[in-house]
Amino acid sequence: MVPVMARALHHPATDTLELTGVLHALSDPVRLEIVRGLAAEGGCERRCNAFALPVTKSTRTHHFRVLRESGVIEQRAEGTAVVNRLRRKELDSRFPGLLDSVLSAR
Amino acid sequence: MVPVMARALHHPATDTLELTGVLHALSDPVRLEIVRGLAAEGGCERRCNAFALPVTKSTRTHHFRVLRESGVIEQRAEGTAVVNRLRRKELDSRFPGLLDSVLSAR
DNA sequence: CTGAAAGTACGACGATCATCGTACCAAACT
DNA sequence: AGTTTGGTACGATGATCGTCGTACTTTCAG
Repeated sequence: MVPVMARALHHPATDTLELTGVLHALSDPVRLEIVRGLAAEGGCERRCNAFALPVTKSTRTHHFRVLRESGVIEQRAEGTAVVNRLRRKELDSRFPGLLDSVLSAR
Repeated sequence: MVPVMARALHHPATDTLELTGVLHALSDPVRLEIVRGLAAEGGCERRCNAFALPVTKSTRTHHFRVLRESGVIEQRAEGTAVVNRLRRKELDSRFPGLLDSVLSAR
C-alpha cells in the first residue's frame, strides 16, 4: 500500500525540463541555499526540516515545490517527513555543466 | 564631448555581479533569445533593433536594461542606435562555465 | 486513544514583473 | 528647419511571486 502523501508528488521527466524554469528556480536565494545544502557531501538526502532557512513552514513548502516542479529536486515521503534529493544526474544530462557552474559560484 | 545618451548607462563591475541576478536575467525567454543572438558568431555586437522579438519597443528597452543591470550585456551609444555586446569574458571570469552551459542548452 | 511532529492546502497581502501605449528626446538625413 | 530613425521615460495594467497565518492531514510515539 502506497502512503497517501506520496501519491500526488509530480516530477517532470528529464527530457522535458525547461531551461527557463530551472534558471528561475535557481534565481532565488532561499532555493539556492536549499540546492547547495542538498549538493553538499555528494548527493546526500535531507528532510525539508533539516534546513536552517529564514522563512516559515508555508514558504518552505512553496520553495520546495518550485524546485520539484522545475525538476531540480526529487521529493519522497518517509513517514511524516519528506526527503529531498538533488536530481544531479538528470540535470547534468539535460543541461551539462549548468549545475556545477551554479554550485561553484560564490 | 561625450554624447548625452551614453552618460547614464550603468554597468556593474565584474566582481560585484550577483548570481541570483544573472540567473533571473537569463530565466526569461525573450532575454535568453537576445543573449543567444549576441553569442552567435563569436562575440558580435548588435543593435537593439537587430533582433526579431515578439514584443514592442518599450518592452525591448526593459529587457535590455535588465540584462545590462545584471551584468550580462554592455550597452554603448552609437549615433541614435545602441550597440549591445555580451560580457562573455567578465561572466566567464565571475561564474566560470555558467554562460557556456546556458548557451549550449536546448 | 491522545497528542506531538512534519508537512500541505488555502487564502491573503504587498512586491515585483512583463507588457503595453503615449509622449518624449537626440542624432542623422533631407 | 523639418522629418525620420532608434531608442528612452513614464505611467498603467494584469500576472506572477515571495511571504505569511490559519486550518487541516497524516504518521508516529506515548
